[in-house]
Amino acid sequence: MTLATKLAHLSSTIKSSVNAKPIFKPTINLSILETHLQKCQSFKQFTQILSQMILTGLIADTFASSRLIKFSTDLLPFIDMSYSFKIFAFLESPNGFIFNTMMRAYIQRNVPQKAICLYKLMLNNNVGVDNYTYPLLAQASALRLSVFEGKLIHDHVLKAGFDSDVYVNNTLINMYAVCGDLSAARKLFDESPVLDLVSWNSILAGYVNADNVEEAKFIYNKMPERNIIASNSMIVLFGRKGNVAEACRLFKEMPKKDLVSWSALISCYEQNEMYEEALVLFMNMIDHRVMVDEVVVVSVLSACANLTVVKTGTSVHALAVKIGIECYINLQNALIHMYSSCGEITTAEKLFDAGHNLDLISWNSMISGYLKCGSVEKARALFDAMIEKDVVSWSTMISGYAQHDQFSETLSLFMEMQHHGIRPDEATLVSVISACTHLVALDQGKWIHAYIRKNGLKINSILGTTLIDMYMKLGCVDNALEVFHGTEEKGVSSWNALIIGFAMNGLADKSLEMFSEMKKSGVTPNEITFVGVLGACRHMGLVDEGHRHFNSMIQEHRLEPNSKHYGCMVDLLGRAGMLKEAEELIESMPMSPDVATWGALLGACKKHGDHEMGERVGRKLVELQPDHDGFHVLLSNIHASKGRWDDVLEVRGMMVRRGVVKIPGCSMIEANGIIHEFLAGDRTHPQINEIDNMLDEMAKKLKLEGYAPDTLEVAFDIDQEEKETTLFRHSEKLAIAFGLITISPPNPIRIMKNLRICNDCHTAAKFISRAFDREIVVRDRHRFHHFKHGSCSCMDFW
DNA sequence: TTAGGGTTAG
Repeated sequence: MTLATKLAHLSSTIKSSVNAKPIFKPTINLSILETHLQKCQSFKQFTQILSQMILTGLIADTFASSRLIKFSTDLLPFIDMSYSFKIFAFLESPNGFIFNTMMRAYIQRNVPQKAICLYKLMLNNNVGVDNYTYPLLAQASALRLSVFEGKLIHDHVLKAGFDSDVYVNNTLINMYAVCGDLSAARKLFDESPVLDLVSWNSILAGYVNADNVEEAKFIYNKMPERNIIASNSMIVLFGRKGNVAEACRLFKEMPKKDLVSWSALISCYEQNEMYEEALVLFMNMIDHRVMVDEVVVVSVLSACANLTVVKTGTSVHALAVKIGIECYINLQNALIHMYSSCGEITTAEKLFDAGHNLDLISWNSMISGYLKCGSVEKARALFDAMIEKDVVSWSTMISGYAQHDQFSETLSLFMEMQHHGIRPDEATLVSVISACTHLVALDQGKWIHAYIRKNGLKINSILGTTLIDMYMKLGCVDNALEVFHGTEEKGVSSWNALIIGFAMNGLADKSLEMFSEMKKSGVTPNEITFVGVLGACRHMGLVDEGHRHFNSMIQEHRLEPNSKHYGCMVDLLGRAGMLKEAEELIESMPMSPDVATWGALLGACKKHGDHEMGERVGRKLVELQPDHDGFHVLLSNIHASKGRWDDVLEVRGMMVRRGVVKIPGCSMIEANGIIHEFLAGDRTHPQINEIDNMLDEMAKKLKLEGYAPDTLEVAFDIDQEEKETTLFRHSEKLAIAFGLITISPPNPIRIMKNLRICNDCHTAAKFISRAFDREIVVRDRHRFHHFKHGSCSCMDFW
C-alpha cells in the first residue's frame, strides 16, 4: 500500500472518529495549541483539539501536527498508538520529524517492525532522513535481534554519510553487541572516528553479556575514564563467573557507588549461594542510607528464601510496603517464593490469592510450597489449574511426587509431560530416574538414559550420580561404570555412588579399589564415602580392613563417624561372630546408638545363635521402638529358632497389644515395562494358574537338585508340611516363578524385595539358577544378590 | 524559526 492510498483509506476513519461539529466556533491557532495540548485531560478533549485543527486547517502545518503527534504518542497516556497512527496517516505530508517521532513511539512500545516499515515509507516518499533517524533504526534492529537487518541499516548509514555521528555509531555498536556479533561491534568501535563514554560502555556491555572476561577486562582497563556504569557491569560479570573476590575488590575500589553497585554485589553473593553475605551487605546498604528499590529487594528476598529466615524476610517485606514497591510483579513473585520456601504456606497463600496477574513463577512457588509442607494433593490441584505450565512447573510436581515416595505418579506425570511436548531438563530427569530406581523399572530407566544421549543433554555430576545409583541398585554394574567413565564432572558423590554400588553388588574388592583410586585422583572422601567403604568390608567380612578404614576416617580425614558408621562396624564385628566386641563398640559410642545399630547386633545374635544376648538386645529394641515391626519379628524368630513357642506367642501378643503391624514382604518384578507386585501367598495375579504350575515344576526340579526347605524360617508353630507350603509361597518365589514364565533367557530375572531375603529363598534361588540355568538378581532392603550357576555373589555372607 | 535523540549496569 502506498502512502497515498493509505492516507486515503485512513482519512475517512479519522473524520468519522472526531467530532466534526464543535459546539464552539473553532478558534485554535498555533500560538495557543501548545497550551491546549498541555491542559488536555481526556480523549474527548483531545478529539476536540483535533477537530478544531482539521476545521481551521491548522493540521496542515507541519510544526503544529508534529506537536500533536508528539503529545498523542508520548505525553497523553489515554491516547493509544493505533489512534496516533490514524492521525499520522491523515496528515498530508508528514516530514522527517514526524516520522522519527512515530518510529520512536513504536520502538518504545516494543513493535520495532513498524518502525522499520515507516522507514521504508520514508524512502519511498522521499521524506528526508536525518541523523536522528538512524539511531532509531539501529535500535529497532537490536530489538529484533537481526544482524542482517542491522547490517543493511549500517550500509544506509554509510551511504547517507552519517558515519561520523557518535550517536549513530553508538547505537550501531550496541546493535551488533546485542545481536551477538561482537567482532562487528568491535570493528566499528575500533574504526569509529568519534568515541565517547557511551561507546566504551556499549562495547564493554557486549563483552559482559557474552561472558567474555578477557576482552571485558581489556576494554575496562583501557577506558579513558572510570565510570560507575562500567564498574557496575564488571561486578556483574565477575559475579556471573563465580569470581566473588574480584567483584568485592572492584566494589571496594569504587570511589563512588550507586544503588546498582550495591545491588550488583548483593546479587553476586546471592547467585553464588553466599546468602548470609548478601543479607549483611544489604543491612550495610541501608546503614549507608542508599536508596533501595524493587530489584535489590528481590535479590534479598531470594537470599532469605534460601536461608529460610522468615523473620528477616518479613521485615524486608515490611520495608517494601513502606517504600511503596510491593506492586511490582517480580517482588510479588519473590515474596510468595520466600514465604513458601520458609514453610509459611498460609502467608504465601494470602499473597497469592490477593495478587492479580501473577505470573508462572508465583504459581510454581506455590506448588513447591505445598509440596514442601506435604500437601501433595493441593499442589496437584494448583498444577492442574494452571493454564500455562513451563518446565519448572512440571519438574516441581514430578520431583514432588518422587520426594513423597509416589513413584508411579512420578513416572506417569513424566509421560504426560512428554505427551505435551515439554522438554525435560536435568532436574526433571534426576527425579524420574530415582523413581525408576525405587520401582525397579530398569527398562524405563534405560529408556531415559537413551533419551539423554539422543538429545545430547549434558550429564552433570548430580544426574550422573543418579544414573550410577540407579544402575547399581538395579544390579547393572557395567552400565553404572560406563556412566561413571562418561561423566565429565566427577564429584565426590559420583565416586560415592560407585563405591557404595560395588559394595552393594557384592564386589567389595572393586569397591575398595575404587576408594583408593578416588584418593589418588585427589577427591576428598566424605562421611558418605566411608559408609560405602565400611559397607564393602562388612559384606566381605573384612574385620581388620574395616577397623583400619574406620580409624583412618578419624585420624587421616578428620571425619567424625556417625551412627551409620558405628552401625556398619557393629554389623561387621557381629557377623564375624565377635559379639562381645560389637557390644563393647556400641557402649563406646559418643552418641546414643540408634535402633539400626542395635538391630545389627540383634541380627548377629540370631546368626550366631547367641540366644542370651539376642534376647537382651531384642527386648531393648522393642522397648526403644515399640512400633517397629522388624525387631518384634526378629525377637520372635530367635525364640522360634529355639522352638520356644511360648515366648514367640508372648512377642506376638505384645505386637497385637501395641498395634504393631508386620509389614508384609513384597517382591516386585518388571516385565515388558509393567511392574508386578507379589505378597507372600498372593493369589491375585491374573496369571496365578501359570505361576502355580511353574511353582510345582520348581519344587520338583529343586528336590532332584537336593534342596531341602529351611523350615526354621517359618516362625509359626505349625506342622512341617504346612511350613513347607508356606515357605514355597514366599513373595520372592512367586516373583521368580513369574519371571521364569515371562522373561526369556539370557535376560536376568530382576526382583526387588522390600525386606531382607530370607534364608530359604536365598538357598532356593541358588538352586533355581542352576536347575533352570538362569541368572537371578534380587535386590533386598540391604543389598544385591546375583544368583548364577548355583551360587550367589554375596558368597552367603549377608 | 519553531520540534525530536542514542547507550550501559543490578
